[in-house]
Amino acid sequence: MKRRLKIMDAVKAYAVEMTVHLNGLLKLGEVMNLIEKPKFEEQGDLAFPCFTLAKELRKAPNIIAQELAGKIDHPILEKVVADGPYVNAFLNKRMVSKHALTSILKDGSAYGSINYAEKKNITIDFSSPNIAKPFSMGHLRSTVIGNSLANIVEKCGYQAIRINHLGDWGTQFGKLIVAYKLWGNEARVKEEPIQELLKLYVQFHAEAENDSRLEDDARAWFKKLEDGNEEALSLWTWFRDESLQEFGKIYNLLGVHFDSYHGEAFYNDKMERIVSRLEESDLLQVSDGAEVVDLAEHDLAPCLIKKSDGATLYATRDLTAAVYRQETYEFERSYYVVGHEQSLHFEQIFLVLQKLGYDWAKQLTHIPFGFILKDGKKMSTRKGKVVLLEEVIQEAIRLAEQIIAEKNPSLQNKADIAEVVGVGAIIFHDLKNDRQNNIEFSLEDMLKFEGATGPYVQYTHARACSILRKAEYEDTATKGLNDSYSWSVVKLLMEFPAAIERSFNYQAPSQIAKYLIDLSQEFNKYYGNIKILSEDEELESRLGLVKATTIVLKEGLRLLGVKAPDEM
RNA sequence: GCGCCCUUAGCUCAGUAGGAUAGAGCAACAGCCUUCUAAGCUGUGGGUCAGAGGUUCGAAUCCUCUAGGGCGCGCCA
Repeated sequence: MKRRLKIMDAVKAYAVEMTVHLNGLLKLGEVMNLIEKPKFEEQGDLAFPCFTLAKELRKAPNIIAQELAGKIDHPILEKVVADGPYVNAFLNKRMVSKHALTSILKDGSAYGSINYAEKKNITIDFSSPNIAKPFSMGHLRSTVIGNSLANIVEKCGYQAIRINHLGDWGTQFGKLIVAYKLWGNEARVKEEPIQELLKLYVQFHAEAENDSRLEDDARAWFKKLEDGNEEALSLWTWFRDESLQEFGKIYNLLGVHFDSYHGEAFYNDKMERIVSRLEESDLLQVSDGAEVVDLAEHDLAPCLIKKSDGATLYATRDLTAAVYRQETYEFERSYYVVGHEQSLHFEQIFLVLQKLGYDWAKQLTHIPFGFILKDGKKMSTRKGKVVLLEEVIQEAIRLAEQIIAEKNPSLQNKADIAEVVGVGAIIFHDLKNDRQNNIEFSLEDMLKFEGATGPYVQYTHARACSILRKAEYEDTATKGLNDSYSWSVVKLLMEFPAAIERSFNYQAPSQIAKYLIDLSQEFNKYYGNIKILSEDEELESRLGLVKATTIVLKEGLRLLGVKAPDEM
């Protein structure tokens, strides 16, 4: 598997040397693109495959490799050998590690930053829970993925605008009002707002199966709400306030903040504009009493703009929100971190905006993610089949407390560290795999603190910090290192910027999570095999390596939204 | 029925411009704490990359088909 290295200086030196001896067969850029990382450590640090040359020269690739290997020579290359069809180069460890470590120590947490755009805005619509419904595991995914993407985008030079597009409008409120008026109790709602409102919501759906009038009542109440009915409005405000308070607790625990809480209700008085624009552009059609935009030419179902009773829909609000965001933030890009099941919806929205002639419609990106499944199926709020996030988080914190009591009883501020570790485990568990995968809900997996987990990375960081404390390390000088254990770590440290770039390009926090696992593993091997704190002439350099590792681990975790305690 | 996504070790998953011997973690088994935090490290076993064709010097990766699973498909969001 070809993997581009970020050891640019070394790659370039190798490529220049190579190009000189190719007599114009390939250009420097082409050679640099061909250079890859050997599959196995023993095979060296850089590999140049000779397959393409074999065609041109009509010679076997291994022969070409042998001829080339004998000619290449450069001080940064320790040795160059032909290995089958590849010309493999071994870098001068001391020279390269000195250079790499010095630059990481100098940059500190800014290491790996990329300046793609001078603070241009990227709006990120994420989390977006529904008012009066519990914060479910599904919303956790949107929340942690969106938060991490915001961090990554900022690392790459953009300004992230974090938008919580609250689900605070829609027919569900009609349902809720009906249910509350029939079976609700003010005191109980005040005591446990979300739980109680969920109960009402579930009861509504259970009863509505036998009594179809309930659905009609719900639609009628939602229409009243949209028309500004006082009773409806005051219930809505109350439900919304209670819910926001509950969500605030969770955002605090997760360390997530937003620049805007403009939810769907915010767009109520702004939708007329887009509807008239659609009319003016002759895009609206009446179909069974509802107003729609036909998308048949794109082989898509029509996009519903207004219901037959004149009430608006999800799509209407999303169209309005997109326009509002472009006008307010003049975004360079706009991300929607929303589950896979809404792919069609966003396809429709984006197309309608294009039909309206908005050029920026192509800067909108839906960033879908897989579901959290329960017994192989999607969880359903309507049937009350949800796992409450807050309970899961509290469970994780309790477990972390217990482990600290066992393993590090003398630790100061145990409660704070337990929170950081417990929450870290949950966030990391969600981010470590490709966001498109469905995840079967498993409390057991989320609460693992060993192996490829958040706490494992945090632990690695804490151990490294512990060494630096013991050494009273301050200096940032390094002479470079020459052993193979440190070399593996150094090479990974050099790949951090590439991992950030991948995570940005594919909107994939998992790329960083995986990188951090690799780095932790390599550092722990180093830790296990090399006595770092022994008094010799390489002590400073080893400490430089340890320090550089803490910088990268901490910064990498930060990009995921996970804290890295110095002790645990 | 149509559309999108998925299938890699017992389990959870990497493998993102096609390249060398398909890798981690968990679980199982065997080791390593009088020395830097054992939430760690070392070793062993474990594979028809869902199946069948095709393209290519070369396919887990690209194309076609088949099987199995998930999701979506007008007045919910």
